[in-house]
Amino acid sequence: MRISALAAEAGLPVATVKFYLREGLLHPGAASSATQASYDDSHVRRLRLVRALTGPVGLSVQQARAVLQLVDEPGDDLYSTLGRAVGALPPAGAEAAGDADPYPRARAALDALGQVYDPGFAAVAQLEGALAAAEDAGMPITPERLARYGRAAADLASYDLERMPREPRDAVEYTVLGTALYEPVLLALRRLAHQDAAVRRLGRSSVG
Amino acid sequence: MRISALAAEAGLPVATVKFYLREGLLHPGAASSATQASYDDSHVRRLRLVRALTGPVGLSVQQARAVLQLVDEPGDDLYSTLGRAVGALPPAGAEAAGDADPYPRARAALDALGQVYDPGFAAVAQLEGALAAAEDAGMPITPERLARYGRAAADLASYDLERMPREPRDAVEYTVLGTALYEPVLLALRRLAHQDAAVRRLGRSSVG
DNA sequence: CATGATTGGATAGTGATACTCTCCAATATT
DNA sequence: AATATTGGAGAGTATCACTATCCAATCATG
Repeated sequence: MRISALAAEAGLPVATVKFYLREGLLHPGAASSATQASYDDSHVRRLRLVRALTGPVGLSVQQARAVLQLVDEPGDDLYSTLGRAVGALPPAGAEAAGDADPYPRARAALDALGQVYDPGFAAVAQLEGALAAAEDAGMPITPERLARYGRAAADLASYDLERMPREPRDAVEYTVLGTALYEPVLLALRRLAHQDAAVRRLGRSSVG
Repeated sequence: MRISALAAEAGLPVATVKFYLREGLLHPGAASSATQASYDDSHVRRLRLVRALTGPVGLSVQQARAVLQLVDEPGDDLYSTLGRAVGALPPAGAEAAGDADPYPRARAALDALGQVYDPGFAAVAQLEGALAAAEDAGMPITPERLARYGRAAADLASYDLERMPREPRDAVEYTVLGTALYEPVLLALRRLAHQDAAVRRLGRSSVG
């Protein structure tokens, strides 16, 4: 399969496929001569994955590369690989400013939820940023709501964890892609559930 | 309060404040002369809100403007205003291609969850796109997982709905900002819950 | 084997986005 | 009166994700 066939298969312009090759998102084909390389199914699958990550998931090319690298070569330390993998996903967390208690809101939240607080984990910074943003916007999250959201998140996490593959390589792929790909699903479901609840509660006619 | 004081208060360059004025994200100050206008607390609050939306929430200036307009002047049809408001938030949904069953995955998912299916609602397209992306990437969502996620989303929605203000204007603000600002919180909590569950299940030492 | 198409590779260009800078004459401040 | 600041408009900048153009080296075809 030459590059034009690959591009056609993936529904992308050849120029874009070349771009992904250059950017290291797609592994090179097997070079058969100075001006020829052959591509296979693995390239088609990879392109689909790249499009999924850069499209609906909303990763930048840089972020997608970081994620794919971790999936391709997970370290032998599963915990830190998972941490780095999730850290590679947006949104970026707030920078830790001072050294003393850099993430006060996140720490308080996790304490209240009875969860481990590890300031080195990227999602802590994300949580801090999200809580601060809600405060700044004048809609702080009440402890009660936080508890509710936290419980829901823990339920889902426990479900997901039970289904995590044993093999480290597969575990990283499962976690990274599961995080990246299922988050938009969860958000869409939450929005639709709001919609559904609104219809049921208010009645379509009474508000429309 | 002149523009430089406002900028200082919000921690932004004057040029950026001018930019937001030009873009219609910030309402003009009260003009006291040809080259002077005075700004007040409402401008400070608005700037905070703008930064929250364009920062952690990740909206573009265009999207933020759309959201703010809806908050500022909600229509008299609450249902459709809420629909439009949520539609103004990213991610953008997939375009409805054919006319027959444009969102098959989303329809099936909502049927399975026993929820209303309204193809006009933006989140349906988002769900379709998210489900398709997961499939494309080779990690389709199982019906079981979908049910689990859907139940969690419904729980949260029901909680949120119970707390929705009665007054339409406040309801729109609550819903739009709640959607935009609380989503990042939920995602961060889910990631942290994964982390926490991993530590508890695997034990930090056994994987690190 | 001649000839036109395609390839990998490199460089440059494009359009969108979110600021950021510069300028200006008209005030404000001192 | 001298200096600083303002609102407003226009242009400039940096980044991003492609997209287009070139080129010499093959390939495919008659």
